[in-house]
Parts: sequence; structure tokens; C-alpha cells
Amino acid sequence: MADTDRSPFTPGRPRGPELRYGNRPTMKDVAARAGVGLKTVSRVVNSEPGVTPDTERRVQEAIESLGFRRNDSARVLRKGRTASIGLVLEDLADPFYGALSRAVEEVARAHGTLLINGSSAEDPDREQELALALCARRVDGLIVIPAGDDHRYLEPEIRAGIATVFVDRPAGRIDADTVLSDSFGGARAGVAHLIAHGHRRIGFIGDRPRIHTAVERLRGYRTAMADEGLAVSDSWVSLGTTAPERVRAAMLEMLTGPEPVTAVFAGNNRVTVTVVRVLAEQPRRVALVGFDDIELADLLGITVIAQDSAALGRTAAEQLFRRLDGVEEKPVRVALRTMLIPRGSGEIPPS
Amino acid sequence: MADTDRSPFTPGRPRGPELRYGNRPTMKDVAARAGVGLKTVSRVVNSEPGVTPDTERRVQEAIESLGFRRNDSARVLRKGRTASIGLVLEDLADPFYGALSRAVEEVARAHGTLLINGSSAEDPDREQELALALCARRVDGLIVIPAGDDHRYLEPEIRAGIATVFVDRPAGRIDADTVLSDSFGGARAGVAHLIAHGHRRIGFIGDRPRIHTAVERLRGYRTAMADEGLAVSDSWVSLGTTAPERVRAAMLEMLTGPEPVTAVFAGNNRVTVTVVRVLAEQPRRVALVGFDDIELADLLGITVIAQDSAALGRTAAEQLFRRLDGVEEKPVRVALRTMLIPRGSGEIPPS
DNA sequence: CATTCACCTGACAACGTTGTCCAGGCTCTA
DNA sequence: TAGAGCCTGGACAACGTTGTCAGGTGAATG
Repeated sequence: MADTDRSPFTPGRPRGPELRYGNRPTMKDVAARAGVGLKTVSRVVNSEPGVTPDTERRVQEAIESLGFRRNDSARVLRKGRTASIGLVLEDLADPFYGALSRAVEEVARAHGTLLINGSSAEDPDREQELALALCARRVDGLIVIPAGDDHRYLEPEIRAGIATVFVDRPAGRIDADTVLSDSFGGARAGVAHLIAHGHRRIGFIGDRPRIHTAVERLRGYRTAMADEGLAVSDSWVSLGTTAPERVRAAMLEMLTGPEPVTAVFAGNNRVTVTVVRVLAEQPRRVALVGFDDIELADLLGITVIAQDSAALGRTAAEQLFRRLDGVEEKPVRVALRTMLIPRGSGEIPPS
Repeated sequence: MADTDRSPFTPGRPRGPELRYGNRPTMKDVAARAGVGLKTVSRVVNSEPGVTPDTERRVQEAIESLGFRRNDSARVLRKGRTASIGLVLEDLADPFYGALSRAVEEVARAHGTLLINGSSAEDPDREQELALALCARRVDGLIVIPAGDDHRYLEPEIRAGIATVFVDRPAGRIDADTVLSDSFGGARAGVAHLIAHGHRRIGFIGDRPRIHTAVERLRGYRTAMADEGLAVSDSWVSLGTTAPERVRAAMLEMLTGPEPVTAVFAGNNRVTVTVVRVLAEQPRRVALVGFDDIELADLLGITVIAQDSAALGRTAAEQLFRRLDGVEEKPVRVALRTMLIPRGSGEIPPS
């Protein structure tokens, strides 16, 4: 036989996982060290009244010397509130969403709440996976920038009390609080601006038709054209991914087709960026108005329909906390104004 | 007396909080509904082997009909691992950090881990508050973009087993894994580039001297100048916040001082943006190289020292997971290369 | 037919915290 | 000096989950 019993497998005592948080001290350890009861430590940690200054000092010392930090998981389990909210967005690397997320974070912070955000990468399945993961963590509330168009999967969660606000795009097939920019009005104003500068053949390049804002902006485009009695050729309209190659191809086609456009309306910031690049290579000057403002657009002279992403985030977060504070009302739907900022590219005359 | 006893206050039965997650069903409820034991539900939820297909189906039905979702807080408490990591950065609205965060998120996702990130807003106290809050949530690991220069407050946490990696800037007063860009080498190369194009009076505008990268880039600047035997006038160097007003003032002073500069090196993306704006207003053409690439910089012809923020994030995250997988080695220090991208502004001759 | 064995299933404790309740010591008043 | 009332501190259960272990059933084997 090998050697003596090195693994004292005591059947009566169930063993936990190998390493628990690297064996961090618990309140029990602190209590033992300070020579007080468990609950007294809890009181000190939570600044509850009813502890003598002397006792408090002893406990504090024990906390310091052991490097104790309260385990919030246990706290959450007991208290039923996590003091955290979730944000599901499309892509944190997109400055538009970065600013939105940051605004939400600030509101959350003001409410003593932690923000957890994740990127859906425009994939509806991933959106769902992420949203449900956040629900499993029992976030108190959820802000969602939809990638998909069916959010019935959230119904049990909402019924179970997870406050939910949709932002930038409306929820699909459920009724919920929503905060949007006025995509329709913004696009309509932008296209009207181009028409006012003499354009008759105007192109539109937008995001995929599954995306609500893309559809709304297209509707704004069509309405503005119809307002002035202008016909729209199919070859002037392109909806699809915002991948540079596709946008580039669409743009080139509009420029070289049988009825070449003299102006373009770009459906969002990514489209605008690519369009600007393509137009820069063209000998002919083509007018451009883009949805969303872009950094340095002032220097490049790009006329845009600006939406305030920070305001979107802030408004959504405030509505969420209103719900968390117990306000009961029918789902609200807020639309934020957009602003046309003329910088040159939208004022180029037809050629 | 008012009315009959409407509030059956049963002293023997301690009552929990008013509403717990809006009274969500638990495994116990599912078990009761499906007519099975608690542990069997747990097995089904975790796809553990050893459950008859028939039993599994019954449990699944109960889960569906009750809208059950596992409470991850309880799970974490029991298992000791949260399957989440924390990222403390400066400002999510800055595209540089947005891209970095996104890269970390992708790596985390590949490891089945959730990312929680928060902005320190360049405030050391807030950085600490945030990092410790994440530790209290028992994240498995932590990635920190330092705002402060003293991270000894993390020592107990690291000892307790929270893997920690610093990125973009080194840790202060503790020894830990670090992933940086080669700020010194990048700045040196950028300034050398300007010198090679004939400039002798070159300005430097950087971030606050508390920021390590700012200091390193300044050192690169000074070294490049010294390499060519060029003296540096104090009036050419400005370190401070990246607030547009300050940068603007500094830039104007360099342009109008007794020894006006013919070129500038901008210490980071925010500085570059402001400098570009100021230079656009000047009659004289002034050369510019900026640290960090910027969207649309190609169209504006801005020469930059590009660092790959996504690679920074990815590398840091991979190192973190290496630690979480139990790799024990001395703290590593990785420096990623930077790349000079000439686009015009850096090739303007002195005037 | 008895026995072994594999496989399923469920009872129970434990994770670390907080809410409830009670005990004991103290002060203050009659 | 006794009684009432207040303040501090601690024992204990419970939050919802998972690891351990034992019981129970049915099939396969001798």
C-alpha cells in the first residue's frame, strides 16, 4: 500500500468548492477577531445605529487587519435588491452608444446603482441571451437597445418585476416604456433641407430594414420627397448592413446610374463616414446630409441631423428609476427632438 | 376599535423584505409544480446527467409555465465564482476606451464570462470606489485603466485571489500584470518624423503629469529632440487637462510666443482634436502629429501614431484569463508597438 | 430465485449576509 | 432599593442555490 491516509476524507463533513474567493474572511471571522457577535459586525459594516464607539472601533480594526470586504452576493440574496441595472446595446465601440452608455452610468451612479452593459453586436439571439443573463443576475432594471424585433421573451421577467425601458428603438410585440429620437422628423427635415437647396434626385442609404430607426428615416425621406411632389426612383434607395463595402457599392451605383443623384441622405453615423470617404474620391461635388453627429464633422463641413445620445440615455435611465421608485403608469413613449446642423455639405447646390 | 385583525402579525414567523424580486418562483416552486425533488430541478437547470427524459420534460414544463429563471446571486454564493470580470476605465464615451472595452468583452464572452465596466472619470477616488465595489461583487478578475497613481488599496483584494491586470497605464506602487502601448517609442518616432521633415521648433501638448502615458510621451519627445541635438524651450511644452479651452490656450501661446513653433506633437486623441480645430483657424500652415488614431483622420489628412486599443484590451483580457486559469508567474509587462501613419499633416514643411 | 449493480432521485447542509427577537446591563425615578 | 425603561449585543432563521450522500427501483447476472 502506498502511504498513510493523506486525504482525510471525513464523510460526515461535506466539503465545499476547492477555493472560495481565495478564502476571504467573512463577517464571522471579523466577529471572532474583534470578540463580538456576528450581527454587531453587520451593524458596523452597514453603519446601523446601536453600537458603542468603542465596539465599533474594535470591529473596524478587525476589518482592516483581515482585509475583510462584504460579500455582495450574499447581501443581494438576503435583501432581494441588487442595486444594479443592465444595459443591452449594440456596440460599445460605436461612439454613439458609448456616449449613451456613459449617460446612463451617470444617472445610475446618482442612484447608488451599478451599471452592467453588454453588446449584442446587432444579433437578436445575442441580445436575448444577454438580457436574460442580466435578469438571472437579478438586475433591478433593464435598458435595452433592441437588435431584434420580438421581445416577448422578456414578458416573464417584466411580470416578475424587472423594470424595463427601451431606448433608441421601440420594443417588438410588447408594450413598454420607450425613449426614441424623432427619426422620422429628423430625416424629413434633412431631406427637405436638400430639396430647399435645389436638389431633385436625392439618394438614401440606410441600415437594415429590420431596424426600426432605419425604416422611420426612410419614411421621413419618402415623405419629404412626396411633400414636394418629387418621385423616388428605386435605384436611389438602399437599405442593408452598414458594412463599408456595401455602403460604398450602393453609393457608387447611385452616382453612376441612369439617373445619378446630386445629393445623398445617410441613415446613420457609420453610413455617413463611408459616404464621406466615397464622395471625397469623386470629381463631382455631391451634397450630403447625415443622421447622427460625428466627431470632427465640423472640420469636414458635414451637415448633419444631430441627435443627443447622452440625452437619450439620461432620459431612459430616469424613466427606469421612476419605475423603480414605484411609479405606476401606462407605458410612456418619449421622442426627443433632433437638430439640423448646417456645415456645408448639405448646402452644396446640384451639379 | 377599528376593525378585525387585518394584519396577521405572526411573531413566530420572521418576515423577509416586502417584495423579493417581485416574488419570483424558485427551484422549490418548480419542484413542487413538477412533483419532483429540489435537486432534480437543479440538475435539469444545469444540464447535469442522470435525469430521465420524462422527468426532465416535466421539469421543463414547470419552468416554462412559472417563468422560472435561476437566481445567479444564490448560485454565486454557493459556487464561489461569479463568472464575471470588472473593467475600470476612464470614460466609456471616449472611442479609444469604447473599443478597448469592446475587445475585453469579446474575450470575456468567449470564456463564458460577463463584463461589468465603470468609468472613473479620471478621478482616483472614483476609480478606487468603483474597483472596490466590483471586488465586493466578487468579480473573478479585474482590469484597471488607472486614474490614480497608488493602487495599494487593491493589495488585500489581490491577495484574496482577485486576478488583476492593468492596461494602458501601469499600476502605482504595486507589482502587477501590465499591458501598455509603447508611448515613449511612439512619441519619439513621431517627433523624429517631424524633425526629419525639417522642423526645429516643435511643441508638445500632453495630458496631466499624473498620467503615466503623458509623462512617457513627453520623455519620447524630449529624447527625439535630444537625439538631434535640438534644445527645447519651456514655452513649447504644455502638460495639463485635455479640456479644449486649456489645449486651445496652450496651442495659441506656442504659435504666437517669441519662438513660435512650426510643428506640434499632440499627446492623445482629445488633444489632437482640439489642436486640429485651432490650426484650421490659422493662416500659417503648422505641422501636426498626434498620438492615437481618430475616426476620419484619413480624410482630414492627420498624421498619427496609432495604437491599437482593441489589441490592448484583448491582450489584457487574455492575460487575465491566463491568471484565472491558474497560471502562476511573475507579473508580466507587455508593451505593444505603435505605428506611424503619415497622412499629410506630419509632412508639412516648416514655414 | 437471490444478488449485484447501475442508475435515478431526493433529503440535507452549507455558502455569507441581514431581519427578528430576546437577554442582560445600565440608568433613572419613585 | 426596587421597578421601569432604554440601550447594546448576540442567537437564530432565512434568502435560493449546489455538493454530498443515501435510499430506492429495475435490470442483469450467477
